[in-house]
Amino acid sequence: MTLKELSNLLGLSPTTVSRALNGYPEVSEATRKKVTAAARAHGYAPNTRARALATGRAMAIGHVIPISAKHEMVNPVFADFTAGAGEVYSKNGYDMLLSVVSDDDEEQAYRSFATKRNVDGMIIHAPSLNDQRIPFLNKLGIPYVVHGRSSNATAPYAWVDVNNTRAFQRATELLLDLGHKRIALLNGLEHMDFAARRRAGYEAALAARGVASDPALMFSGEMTEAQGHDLTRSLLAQPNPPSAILVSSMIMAIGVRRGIEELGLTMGRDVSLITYDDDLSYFRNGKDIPVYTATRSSVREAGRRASQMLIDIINGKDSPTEVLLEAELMLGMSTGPMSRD
Amino acid sequence: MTLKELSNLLGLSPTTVSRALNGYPEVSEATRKKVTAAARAHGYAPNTRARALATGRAMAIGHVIPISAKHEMVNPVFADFTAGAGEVYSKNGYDMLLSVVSDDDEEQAYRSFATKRNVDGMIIHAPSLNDQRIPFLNKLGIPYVVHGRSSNATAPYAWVDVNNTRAFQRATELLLDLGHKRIALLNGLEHMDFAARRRAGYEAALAARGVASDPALMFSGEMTEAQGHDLTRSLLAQPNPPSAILVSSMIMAIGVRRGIEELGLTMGRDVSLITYDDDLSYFRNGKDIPVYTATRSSVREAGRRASQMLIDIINGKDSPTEVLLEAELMLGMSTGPMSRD
DNA sequence: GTGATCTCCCAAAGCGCTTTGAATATCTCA
DNA sequence: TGAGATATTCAAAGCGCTTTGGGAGATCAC
Repeated sequence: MTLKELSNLLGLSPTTVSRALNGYPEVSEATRKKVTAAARAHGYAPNTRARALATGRAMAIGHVIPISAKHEMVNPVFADFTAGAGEVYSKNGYDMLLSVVSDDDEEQAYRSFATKRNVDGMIIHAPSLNDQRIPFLNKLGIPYVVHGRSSNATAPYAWVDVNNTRAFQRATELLLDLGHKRIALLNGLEHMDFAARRRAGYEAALAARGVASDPALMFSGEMTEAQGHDLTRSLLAQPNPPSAILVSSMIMAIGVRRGIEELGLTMGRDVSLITYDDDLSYFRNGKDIPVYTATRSSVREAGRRASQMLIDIINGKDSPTEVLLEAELMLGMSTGPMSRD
Repeated sequence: MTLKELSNLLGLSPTTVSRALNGYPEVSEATRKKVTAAARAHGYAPNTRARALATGRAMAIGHVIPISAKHEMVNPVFADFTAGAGEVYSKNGYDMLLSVVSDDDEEQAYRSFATKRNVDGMIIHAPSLNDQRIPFLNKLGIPYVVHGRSSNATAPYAWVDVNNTRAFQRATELLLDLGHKRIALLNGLEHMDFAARRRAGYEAALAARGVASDPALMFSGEMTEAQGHDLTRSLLAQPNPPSAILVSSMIMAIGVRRGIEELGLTMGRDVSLITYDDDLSYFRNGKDIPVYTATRSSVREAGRRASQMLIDIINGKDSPTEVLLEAELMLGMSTGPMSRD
């Protein structure tokens, strides 16, 4: 069913029908009623492609999901982020276009989105410290919002981020308060902006208490369960092992726990653990008492905020373009005072 | 840069330029060279919307990701499935359109994809035993592939599935071989087709050995870590607790393990555990020796197969439209002979 | 009653591409 | 050499929608 067919059916011009359906005022209420009724009855919906061509708006947002070529990994937070974004999109009539690409040819994906003109804007995921996509998209002049920040960016850009520095500073302070001095940090990949900020928060907290940071306690890499386990095993095998571990992801924390328990130790008593928690839907951190002491911020909420911001930008609304979410520190069972044995 | 601009630049007609770029034979090699060079130089790429309108093909595939309204959950396997599908799409020039909807108004999402004509086909996720989407899409006549099957469907449909029955049958047999008699099943939601098949496999194996299945040992629900933990705790608190547990998802298995270890028991010695493993990228089941004994099949591979099948269907290629993948049973550290104490 | 103002509707152009049908230039071979 | 075949190119229509610029009636002010 096309617009023309529908209008023939009604004995009206396509113009009038289009206007009736799109809520323009230059059509009488009586005909509008008739038109909408007929549209519903015949299951008519405007062809997106034709409408997009006519209006110049694709009514779609692009997300480029990079897959680490080396590790064949897709970051699990994307699922929840896109779920949050998806809510906002469907509420606003936007589609979400996903492009899953190896991180080698990510730029190509952005260029393609921009030149093929099939999206009105895009969300940038997982920015690095010195992310080239920002100047690139600035040059292309396509609206975008960054999920995270890029510390070395020179030009302004729209972003939604969590206060990673503060979150890890507070977490480290808590561990210090509990008497821990040797605190390990299992972080994300070093070139990622969030990892750098988390590390900065960790180091700032240590420095403020006069505790020297020890490179032998700091790691960065893919945040997998296996990685968490392996690093923990080797950390705890050191002659002077840490008494507390700070972890950048819940999934990694699961591995850390496995490592701790394999050694017959108890998390929270023998080794304390604080993790960053994205509040993933299938991995809620306990209902009443959190299993893990965690610094938490919902990545789904971040998805909602970022996508709403992007839609506002596209529509020329001038709402704030920089949103810093604070993580909340939740005390759970994985932390305890430094044991003196 | 539009086609017209480019053709003016070259002193050629849009027709010729279009044909040159799309590899039609009625254009000389010399001009084709010139045209492609100019296109590259000016960063020209055809406007997707216009092309879609002209060709009648959207070059996009729709995925409807349902969010359980009750639990606000997005199934973590989607991330890996879409990663696999995404590979195939980008290789074939397709975009992936994601629609994240509450499972209440899922049908609306399908209808909208179909009537708005912005996709050429779609992938159906998480089919239930008696899935209404299959007759619905058959009626609409839009190409689709189901990831999974729907046991009660009457009409034929294209699908890619894992042999869930066989996988759980073998897993149960292994546990029986190890001497376990009381084997619990922590399954997915009951109305899901995969859950029914897994249960069937489990029950068949028990029946074949003359072991009565005990409803007190069978559960179904959302496959979260917390759920796994809580069910395990209550199972092991029963007067006649199971000595082995069969779990439908890796994430749930993590929770089961937590439950087991909280009680001071050791997985694989005191309680055996076999889990279904989707081979999620961030949750690999050990490198050398699997942590969990598991029946494994890569959901990413399923994504690749399903999307390729759909593209073949769209292009009228008659390749097989039913693919049954076999899961492999991997022996890990979470299973051991029934302890006699 | 007449010009001005609304109301409601329509014809036609245009979005940027593909594709049909035709035109022109070039070859071929008797 | 010239008719027919072949190789290149082009003009124009059309995909299904929105939107501009009118235009016919009805309504209003005087």
